[in-house]
Amino acid sequence: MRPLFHPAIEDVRPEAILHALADPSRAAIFAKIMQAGCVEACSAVAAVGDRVIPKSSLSNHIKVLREAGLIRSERHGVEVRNHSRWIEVEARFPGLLAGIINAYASDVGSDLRAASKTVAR
Amino acid sequence: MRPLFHPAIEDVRPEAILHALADPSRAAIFAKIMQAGCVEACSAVAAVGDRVIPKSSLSNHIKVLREAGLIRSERHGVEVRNHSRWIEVEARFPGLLAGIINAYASDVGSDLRAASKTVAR
DNA sequence: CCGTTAGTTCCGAAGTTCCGAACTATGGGC
DNA sequence: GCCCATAGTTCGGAACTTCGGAACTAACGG
Repeated sequence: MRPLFHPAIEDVRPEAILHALADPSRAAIFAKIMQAGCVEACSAVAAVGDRVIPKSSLSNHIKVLREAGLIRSERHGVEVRNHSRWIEVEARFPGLLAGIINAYASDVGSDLRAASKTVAR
Repeated sequence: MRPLFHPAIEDVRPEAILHALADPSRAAIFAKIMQAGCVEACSAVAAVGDRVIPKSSLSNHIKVLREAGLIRSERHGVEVRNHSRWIEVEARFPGLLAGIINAYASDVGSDLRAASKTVAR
């Protein structure tokens, strides 16, 4: 199976990050991965709120997050483990992720309320 | 002519802001409007770097920024004056715009280097 | 091996974006 | 008042993106 592609941190583009996180499901998935430190399996993340994301869409969301440089995915046997590249991204674009996560968190009805606690301000 | 629609600040959604600014031309337009305080005419903003944006695309970009809640547009005779809603947006989503503008500014080759000076850190 | 679980790929339908051309609105000159 | 120029908007089609079901592949357990 083809190895998973990850951009080097210096190749990460702000527009890719914004595009990736402009989708609330994707932002929620990213927030979950971030909070967990290391979420085992994409499927651990398959539900956003009360809505279940179909496998193929989920696979695609994860790919978008990965190629934007937001997460790192490793195959572990039959599953893929995802963890956030928060520290690297924060070093490259200080305040960007915190601003975004907090914006979603302060937005009523969002699934990201919990994530904002992870983001020191 | 139909009046221009502006969302109330409490109706502004983070995903709309991210989507609007995920496009580098739109981010550059927003940055220009922000720096100028009040840019007269859309056309004052018609070139991004060395690339000229066609009128119809520009009109659309301005509309996206307006409906995301990032700018306010007023018709003044034959032209439209745009100014940024920075202060309102900053109050609602603290750190969001600064994070985004700085991310673009620190990205080599971006047209937003100048804008970051406007953003206190 | 075969079954099961986890994820990826394929592909068609639906939606979005881009931009040229045609249009509309406003103000200035005569 | 009428015409022109200027500034933006709308329309429409081609190109691109997104979504999700079905079929596929990969790895492990028995």
